[in-house]
Amino acid sequence: MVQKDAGAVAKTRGRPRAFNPVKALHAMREVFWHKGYAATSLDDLCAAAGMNRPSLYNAFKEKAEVFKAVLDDYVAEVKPLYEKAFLAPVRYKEALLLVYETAFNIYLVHTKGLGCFMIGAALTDSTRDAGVAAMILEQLRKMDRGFLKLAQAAERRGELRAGVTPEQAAILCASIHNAISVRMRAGETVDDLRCYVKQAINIICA
Amino acid sequence: MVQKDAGAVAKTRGRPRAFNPVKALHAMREVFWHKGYAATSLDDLCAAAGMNRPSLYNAFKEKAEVFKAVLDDYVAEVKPLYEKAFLAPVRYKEALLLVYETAFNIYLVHTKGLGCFMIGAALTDSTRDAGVAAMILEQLRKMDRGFLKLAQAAERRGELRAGVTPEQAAILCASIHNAISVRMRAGETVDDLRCYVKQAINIICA
DNA sequence: GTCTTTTTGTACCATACTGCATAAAACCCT
DNA sequence: AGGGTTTTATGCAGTATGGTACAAAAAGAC
Repeated sequence: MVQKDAGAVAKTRGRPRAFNPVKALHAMREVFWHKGYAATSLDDLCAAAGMNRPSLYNAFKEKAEVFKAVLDDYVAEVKPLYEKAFLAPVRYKEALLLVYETAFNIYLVHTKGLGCFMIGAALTDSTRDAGVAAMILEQLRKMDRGFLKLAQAAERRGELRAGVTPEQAAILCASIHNAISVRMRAGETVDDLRCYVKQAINIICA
Repeated sequence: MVQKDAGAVAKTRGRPRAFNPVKALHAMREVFWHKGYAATSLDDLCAAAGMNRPSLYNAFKEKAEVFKAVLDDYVAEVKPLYEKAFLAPVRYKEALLLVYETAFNIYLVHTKGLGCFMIGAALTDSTRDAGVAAMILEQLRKMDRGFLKLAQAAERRGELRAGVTPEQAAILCASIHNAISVRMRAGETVDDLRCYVKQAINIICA
């Protein structure tokens, strides 16, 4: 173990990789995001990642593995963004706006609204890959929990509409979050969706 | 114009079709629903419809046309079911439950929850087919209007929670409807979603 | 310098897919 | 019965796709 820069890659034995693993994952993510899992070919992925098929098979094993790696990468990137919004020291209403604005920012890929990566690219094909379905459900649940914690904190501060439980508020917030993905991918504009979100928020916190 | 049974097909000139157009559309719908647009091949469709490729090319023109025919057929079948629920002479709460129960029934295909056909099979690929995207948006809007009318009627009868406008209520209802599709396809059980729906409804009408 | 390890690039194979050509079949009309 | 019309069935050609074999290349280890 030679001492090196902390950030440096551990010295490997063979020929060094010609491609940048991080950039490759990002490039492949965009292809999947635009075309969906099934419509994306390995050639598409290779072209986007700037590597040839054997390298792709060496780094991953098969298409499904590539996709899971991309999905993991997406989750890892998006998670802290949502967490930041969820933990912002602002009132409930503003926090919710912040969460949805975070979603809008994530869902806009090169000025094109594609919705959540999982819902847009993987949901359809989740019927045939139990692993992917499980990943989607897990992330949905995580968002649900985030919205629930937010609502519970709001309740403690008396910011919830009278007679509304945190559980109910959280379910609505999560539903809106899902609906945004669907509608954005179907072509609804961000401006329209912003109005949509504001209306919805007003029903939760008066 | 020879007088015949009212329901009979108009007498055509050549060899009669061996396949039942209605059954074929339904069978192909299921394939699309399970596998999604992109992952469904023409052979899959032929096998399901019980016809061979030239017949399929004769009846439709290409895969996209088949899909649009299937989508039209789906909409035509589903529309009256939702309308019936929307126009049922019951209280707001029960009407909403009825609408969502209608959705559950539609979305359960052979005991497997696949969500809305459009969201499950077409949404992903709507990025590359403007026609499909337009059809999805149109149907979303129709559901939105249905929920809005329902909420307006509820307001007139004083069944809306105080301080909630019909527009706000309608947006939440539509979001829940979208969320159900997403979650069902991701693997959530109908029982869980029923709880989800009940909780959500309670926030709209106290 | 030589050996070992890992990646790269070219080429390849088997399969699946789209789309069509062609001939036989089934029906109506006269 | 014969001609006209439309559908069916078989089969084929060109291409795309998923996946792999193999030799050359680039690095570290000794």
